[in-house]
Amino acid sequence: MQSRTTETHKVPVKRATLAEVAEALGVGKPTVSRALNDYPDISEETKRRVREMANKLGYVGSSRARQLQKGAADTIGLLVTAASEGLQSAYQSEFTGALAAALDGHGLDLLLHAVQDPAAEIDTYNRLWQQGKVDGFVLMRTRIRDERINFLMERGVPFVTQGRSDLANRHSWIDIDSEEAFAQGIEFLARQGHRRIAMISGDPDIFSTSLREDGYRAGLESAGLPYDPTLIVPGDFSAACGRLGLKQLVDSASGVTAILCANDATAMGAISQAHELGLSVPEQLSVMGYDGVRMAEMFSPPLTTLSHSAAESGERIASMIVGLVGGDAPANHQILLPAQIIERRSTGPTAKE
Amino acid sequence: MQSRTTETHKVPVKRATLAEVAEALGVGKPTVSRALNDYPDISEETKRRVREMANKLGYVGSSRARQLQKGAADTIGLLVTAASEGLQSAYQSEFTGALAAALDGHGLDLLLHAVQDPAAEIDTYNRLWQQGKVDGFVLMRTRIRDERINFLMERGVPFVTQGRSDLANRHSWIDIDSEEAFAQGIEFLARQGHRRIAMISGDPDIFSTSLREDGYRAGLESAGLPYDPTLIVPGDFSAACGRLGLKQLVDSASGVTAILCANDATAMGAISQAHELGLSVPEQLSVMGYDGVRMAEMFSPPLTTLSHSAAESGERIASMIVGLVGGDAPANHQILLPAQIIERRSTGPTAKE
DNA sequence: GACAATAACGAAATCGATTTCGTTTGACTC
DNA sequence: GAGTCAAACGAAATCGATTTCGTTATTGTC
Repeated sequence: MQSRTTETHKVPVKRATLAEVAEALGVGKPTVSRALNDYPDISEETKRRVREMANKLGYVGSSRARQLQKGAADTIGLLVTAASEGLQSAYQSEFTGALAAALDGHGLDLLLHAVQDPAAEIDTYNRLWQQGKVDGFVLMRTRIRDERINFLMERGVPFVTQGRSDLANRHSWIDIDSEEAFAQGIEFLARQGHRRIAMISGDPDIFSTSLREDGYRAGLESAGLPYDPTLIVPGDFSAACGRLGLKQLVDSASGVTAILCANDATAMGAISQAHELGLSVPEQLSVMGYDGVRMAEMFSPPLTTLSHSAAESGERIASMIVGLVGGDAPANHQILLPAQIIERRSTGPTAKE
Repeated sequence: MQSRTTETHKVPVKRATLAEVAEALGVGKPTVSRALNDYPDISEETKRRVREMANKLGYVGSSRARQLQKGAADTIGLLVTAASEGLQSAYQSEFTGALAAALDGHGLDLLLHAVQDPAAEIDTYNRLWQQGKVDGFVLMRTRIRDERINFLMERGVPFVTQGRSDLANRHSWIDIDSEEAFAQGIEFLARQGHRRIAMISGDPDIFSTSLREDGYRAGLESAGLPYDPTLIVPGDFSAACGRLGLKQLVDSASGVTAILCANDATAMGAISQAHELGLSVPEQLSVMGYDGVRMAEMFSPPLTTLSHSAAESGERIASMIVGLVGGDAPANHQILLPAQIIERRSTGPTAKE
């Protein structure tokens, strides 16, 4: 049984090494290294010759060797939990793509790791760091009393969280001002005449969930509407919860005419369920999402949502992590970005019966 | 201006090295290395002691050093093109998550890179390989005359494509039998009484697009329906093209009652547009997708689709790439997986007028 | 013209784990 | 008891780039 490389398959081209470039030029290795890295103590003429030869030989330095010597991996780690089935959430995947693109701009690569067993999560952070495969991490979906944050802070590992935490004043983060956004969302709905506005909330373990709920309450207050705790139904950011939540609200005959959802996926689930129950959106029920994922625009009806840019978040985070790895103090890198309402067609005044 | 690590931020804990473990134990470095790697020429007793001490010191070998010595990075590269805005496509992100999870099972990490400038794509493959940051690649969305494939094959770089190519017999790939799937999709629609069935196709540069169109034609034929070339409208797998495509079909008064889309995103776009034009789905128009992304279930109406498992593809690919990196011949790893119809509510017999 | 300063470059050490090639120790054979 | 053999372990080389610390020319100064 033949299972080795076949003839038709060319032998791997040997990668050129620095020593080979040096020898071909009749100079020392340090000269080549310094020339390529543009050190000042190498003459322009030599630099030119070195670059030429390196080019000719197709030399691309081994990052392994460089990493070993310099102690940097030029790679940032991002762990996603398989519990949410990897990159399930549209926002998460948009953000991930944006982050990868932004990191590239800084010469960094992104190491993506799917955590299967939640119990092994910390171990994975530890391993990737100890092994030296990454220089730092980006954490998505910060949780209440997030042990990852404690763990990384204790070890002085550079990291940026997407979302604040209990310890927000002591680490780097970027976040959307979801509190303000949700308040505005409610005011927006109130201006359209809605008086009974519900919220299908997110995973209670996620730090941002409570901020969104705070915003919901603040919005009610500034709109002069009473707060009814039964109008907040719990969820977990999934579309499935949107369906469940909506059904629950309808079944309880709460008189709700508008729903603000913790995110777009939940909103889409809610609308889908509404349709199934024979409710038309927005004539009988307005639904608003949060995140502004691309898919929201293509939904039926196109989703009104509190939008923020994954691309901008990605870029900001990339800059932040670069700074941190370079030695900046975490507290110097904290950014709060606004969201804005994008009005589409899933919201509107309730049609008169 | 203070921008260095502050006092409140603990000094990085030094990572333990193999030499330290060896010294703590009063044995040589090779002994520790071999003990940890379970070589037979180390006594059980010594192995136990070494493991104990390694554990106690929190030793996790530096993968940088190991990589340099062993020549393997234990990392697989995946490049996504920013043209499609990173992980825009729901299927791509599901697949990516699944792949990351599956690779983890084999002790491999996933390096995700967003390609900004298409012209720099090959350079990036080259760099990652030459630098030794990855042991191989997974290619998504294979294109017609895909230069990436030529490039990698010439250099003997291990890679697996998701989707066949012109050179399919010479490299490793996994693919869904989309030709068969589309044929079945058409037959399914025909059985529901549809006679004028259109297709909103995918990006013509993508290899699989023509297979899907072949399947469309084959389906028509076996259903005894005539083939009308004007009923295939071009697209690019995006939801936006679904909208455009549908508008075009409706405007041309083609008499179409059902549409099979190149993928789910396109189908969702098409449905969204249909609703905007006042067409109800499926009463006036049936729409079917392909891929079976999770979101399809939550769409309104829930999407009938030709589904296949991203998780299975991910796992199969992970095994394949492990084999290839281990020296298997590419031709020994080629897998064709079936798709299956998931009937939901975006399709049905056309309602009588 | 002697001496200091600068520019330009190289030999060797370094990063940390693995591998090669011995060496030592003890058991076993005859 | 000499000789053989295997088991168990270590010293040193290795992977490839970077860095440290010189060393050699060259220029400039008085």
